[in-house]
Amino acid sequence: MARKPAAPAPVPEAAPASPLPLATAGAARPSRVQMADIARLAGVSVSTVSRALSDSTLVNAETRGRIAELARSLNYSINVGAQNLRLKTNRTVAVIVPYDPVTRENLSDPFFLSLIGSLADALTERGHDMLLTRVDADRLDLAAQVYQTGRAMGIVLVGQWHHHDQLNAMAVQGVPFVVWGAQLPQQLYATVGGDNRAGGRLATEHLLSRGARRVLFMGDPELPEIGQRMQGWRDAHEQAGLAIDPRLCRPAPFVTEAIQREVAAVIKQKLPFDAVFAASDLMAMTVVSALRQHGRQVPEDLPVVGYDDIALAEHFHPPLTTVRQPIAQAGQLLVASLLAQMAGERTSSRLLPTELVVRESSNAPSRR
Amino acid sequence: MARKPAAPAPVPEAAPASPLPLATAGAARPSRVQMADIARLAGVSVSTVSRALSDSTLVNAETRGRIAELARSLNYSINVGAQNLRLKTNRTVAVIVPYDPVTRENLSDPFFLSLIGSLADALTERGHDMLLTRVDADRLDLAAQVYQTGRAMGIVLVGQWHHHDQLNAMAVQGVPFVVWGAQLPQQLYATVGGDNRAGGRLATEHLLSRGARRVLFMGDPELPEIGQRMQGWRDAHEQAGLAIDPRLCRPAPFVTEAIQREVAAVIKQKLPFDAVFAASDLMAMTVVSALRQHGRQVPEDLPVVGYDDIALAEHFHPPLTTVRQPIAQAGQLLVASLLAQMAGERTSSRLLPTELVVRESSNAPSRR
DNA sequence: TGGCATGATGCAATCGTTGCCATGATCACC
DNA sequence: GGTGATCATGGCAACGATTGCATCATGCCA
Repeated sequence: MARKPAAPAPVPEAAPASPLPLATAGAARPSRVQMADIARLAGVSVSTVSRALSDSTLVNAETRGRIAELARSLNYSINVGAQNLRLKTNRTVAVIVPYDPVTRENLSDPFFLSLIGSLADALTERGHDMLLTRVDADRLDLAAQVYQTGRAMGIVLVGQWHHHDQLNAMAVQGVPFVVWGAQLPQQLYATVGGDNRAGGRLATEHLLSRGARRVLFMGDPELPEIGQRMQGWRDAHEQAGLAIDPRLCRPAPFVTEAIQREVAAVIKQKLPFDAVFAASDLMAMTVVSALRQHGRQVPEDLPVVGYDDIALAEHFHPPLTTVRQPIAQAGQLLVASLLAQMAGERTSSRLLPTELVVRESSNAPSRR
Repeated sequence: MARKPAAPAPVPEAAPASPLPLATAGAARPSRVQMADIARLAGVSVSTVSRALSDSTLVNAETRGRIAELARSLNYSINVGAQNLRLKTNRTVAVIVPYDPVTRENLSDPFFLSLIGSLADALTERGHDMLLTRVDADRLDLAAQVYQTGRAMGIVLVGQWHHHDQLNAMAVQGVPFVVWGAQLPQQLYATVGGDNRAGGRLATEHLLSRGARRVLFMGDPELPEIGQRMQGWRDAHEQAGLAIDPRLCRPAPFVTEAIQREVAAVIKQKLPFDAVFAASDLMAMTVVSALRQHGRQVPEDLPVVGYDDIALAEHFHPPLTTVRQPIAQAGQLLVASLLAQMAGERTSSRLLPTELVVRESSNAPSRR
C-alpha cells in the first residue's frame, strides 16, 4: 500500500445522487465531419478522399498521405451506415437468445452467458460486431427479421427450444444462421453442439459404475438437447442391462425454485433413488443444496453429476463431477460456421466431443 | 486406390462432422423486396408507400390498407440502414466490456455476465438494439469510435478500470455514455454503481461483529470499485477502533489462479488472519475452495464474505454471505440514464444501495 | 363558370459513401 | 508533332429510404 496514513480522507461524494458530476448534454451537436469536409479542405473531390482513405493505389501517394493526415487530425471516422448502404453489406452478426415466453425469465444461466462471452470474443477477433437480441422462444422465426431488415448479415441462435420447424423454415428462406443445440432428424440448418447423448451416457455410466442403481434424471426432455442427454441416460442403463423406472425422469425446467420443489416432491413421495444426474451444473448445484436441506449429503449419501462444467463447478463444494462442454471452442465454431455460410459455402453441423470431469460430488477416489 | 486392410480409414473431415444436414447456401440471393417493388405492384409512387407504411394520414385510408396488405404478403421489411441514414439516427446502444490487455481474459465473471443479461433485457424492453463489443481496458477511449462512426447512439461501459481520464475526455467530446462503476472525484461523466464503500463497510462490520479481528481483504484496490470496497473495509476497522495490518490487504486480480496463489502465500507466510472479505463472489468461492485445500473449513475455522450476490452464491456450500448488488435495477438505471442523455438531458450519477445477505459462510446463527 | 380550399399523390432532393466512366495532363515513341 | 498509354482526379449515379413542395383532381361557393 502506498500512502494514506490512517485517516481515510472524507470522500466528497456520499449521498446517493451525487451533486457535482453532470453528464454533458451535447445540445448543439457539431454535425460530424464527413468526407465532403475533408475533400474541401484538401482541395480534392470526394471520390479522391474515398479512394485515399481506402488506400487505393489509384491516388497519388502524396495526396493520399495528405488526406490521411487531414482525416486523422480532424478525428474523422467514416459513417458506417452510409458505407453499408452503399456496399450492401455490413459486419454485424446477431446473437439471438430465446426467452421462455411464460416466465420471460432473464438471461441468467451461467452456461449460456459464458457461451455469449465466448461468441463475443470470437466475433471481435474476426472483426465483426455482435448484436445481442432476445426473442420469444415460441416465435423463433422472428429472429429472421434482424436479417431481413439488413441489420445483421447472419444469425447465431443460442438454443433451439421446441421449434425445429420454424428453424427449418428460416433455412428454406435462405437466412444464414447457425444454432447452438442438438442435431435433429430432417434438419435443414446447421447446428453446433455438444454430443449430448454421449455426454448423458458418460455421466450415467459413471454413476452406475460407482454402484448406483436408481439414477434420478433432472431436466426437461422436451428441449432437444436435454432430451438427448436423457437418451444417453437410458442408453447407459440399457447397456448395463438395467430397467428404468420412468418415475426417475423428472422433467424440471431450468428455474431453481422448480428444482427445489422437484427434489422435495421426490423425497416426500419416498421415491427411492441413489444418485442424481442433472442436466446442467446450475441444476446440479441447486439439487445438492436442496438435498442438503433434506438432510442428505453429497457425496456421502449419494453422488450427483452435473452438465456443462461451468467455471464455478470446480470451486463448488463438493467440487462437481460434470460433463464438460468446450465453450470457447463452441464460440469459435459457431462463428466459423456462420461466416462460411455468409460466404456462400455449405456448412455441415458439428458435434463437439464431451468429456467427463470427475470431481468429488460423485465421490471420486480421494486424490491426494 | 490401394486398399490396405489395416489402414485407418481416411476420414474426409474428421468424425465430428455430421453426414446429413447441409445448410442452404443462399447462392443467388433474391435481392430483397423493397419499397420500389411494393410501389410498382400497388401502382403508386415510393413516397406513397413510405407514407402508408408509417401510417401517415396523408394517404387515403383505402390505399394505405392496400399497401399494408401488399407489404405483409410480400414479407417486406424495411431496410433500417437506409432509414437510419436518411433519419440520421438509429436505435442501437453499444454495451462495451473492457478486457484486460495482459491476460486478454475472456468475458467470464458471472457478475458482469449477469449485468449484460440485465442490460439486454432493459434495452430490448425499450426497443433498442444492443451492440456488444469489447475493448482494451487501457484504451477505453476507443469506445467512442462506435459512436463516432454512427454505429450506436450511445454507450454503456461496463467497468471503468484505471482510465478515469480517458472517460472524462470522452465526456468532453460529447459522447453520450454511462459507466457501471464507482463515482470518482472530478468526474465529468455519469456512473451507476453500487455503494461500494458502504458495502465494504457492511461486510467488514459483520465479520468484526462475529468476533473477527484480522480480516483479510482480497481484491485489487487499483480498480476504483474495489478500492472503495477496501475503503469500506478500513472504515469499519476504524469505527471499531482497530488498527489495520497492511499485509492483510491482498491485491489479487480476478483470475482464479492468482487467488489460489495468494491464499497459499498467506498461509505459507503464516500471516495470521481470522476472516476473509473477498471483493467478489467468484473470488470468495475460490478462496473457500483454496482454504479447504489447506485444511481450513469455512465457516467452522473462519468466516468468509463475498460481494455481488450472484445467483449461485445461495447454492454454494456453504451458502455465501455476501453484499448484494441490485443487478436488474442496475440494468434499468444504466439504460434510463443513457437514454436521458441521448435525449439531451443532463443526468447525474446514481449510487445504488447495497445490502448484506447473511448466509452460512459467515456462520450465521442457525436458521431452522 | 371561375376561384379556391382540400385531399391525395408524385417529384426530386437528401442522407454519406462508393465506383464506373469520363477528362486532362504528362510522357514516350515513332 | 501526332498517337496512344498511363496516371491522377473529378462527375455522377447509385444504395433505399423520407419529406418539403408542387401538382392535380374534386367539390363547394359565389
